[in-house]
Amino acid sequence: METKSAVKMLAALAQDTRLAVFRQLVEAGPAGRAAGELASALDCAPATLSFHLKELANAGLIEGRQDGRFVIYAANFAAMNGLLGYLTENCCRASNADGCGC
Amino acid sequence: METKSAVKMLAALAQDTRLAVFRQLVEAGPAGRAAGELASALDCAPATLSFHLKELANAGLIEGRQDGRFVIYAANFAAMNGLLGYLTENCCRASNADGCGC
DNA sequence: TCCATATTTTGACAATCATCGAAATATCAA
DNA sequence: TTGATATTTCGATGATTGTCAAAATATGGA
Repeated sequence: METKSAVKMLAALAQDTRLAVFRQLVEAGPAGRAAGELASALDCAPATLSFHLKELANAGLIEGRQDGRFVIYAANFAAMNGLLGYLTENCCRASNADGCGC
Repeated sequence: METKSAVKMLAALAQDTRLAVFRQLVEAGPAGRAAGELASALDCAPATLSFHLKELANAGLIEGRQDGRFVIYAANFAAMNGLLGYLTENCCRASNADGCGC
């Protein structure tokens, strides 16, 4: 993963509501959850949630699919693993030499 | 780690210059690097860099120590591991059931 | 002490972000 | 087709962020 993508993903996760959304979607697994469900679960105005979903989708961390009247969003686990890999690789390297165990 | 700290750390890393600073400090290891060195290495105005260092320190990701006229900053590897742990724990759980391997 | 070097703080500014009502768009059901 | 529900886009607004020159602070050396 390139640094540019990593920054984008970090920025997407660096916000209370968006991190909460992502956690909900991780919890939901591949089945995902509808935008409206997320909005009420997180007590967030639909327009606001839509903004955050767009941000997460734009970073590649989630994906939406139309399902009838609903739009179901699901976490992109591969992308998240990519981010964890980037952080472990680039932001944790020296620590191995010091036994931090990461 | 609490979500609040995680968001703070993510926000600290979600910026080009700050991520670059942190990577430099990971590279430097426990010995760390002086603020001025970082500023010239990253081609960043001292005042701007100071702002970013403060942000990273405030998130707990780095620590500064006075060394004569210099201030040496070093990465806080434990904090970074904490963040990785949080992300793995809270943002990657369901993926295990699907064999993503994280 | 006085000067030079290193860093931080202050203050100002443009740019980006988060929020949400209202309007627009999409889909289904009758 | 019409009406109801789900979601997104638009537009406006206040808040936060990133930048840096200038001034302030801190330390060491002469």
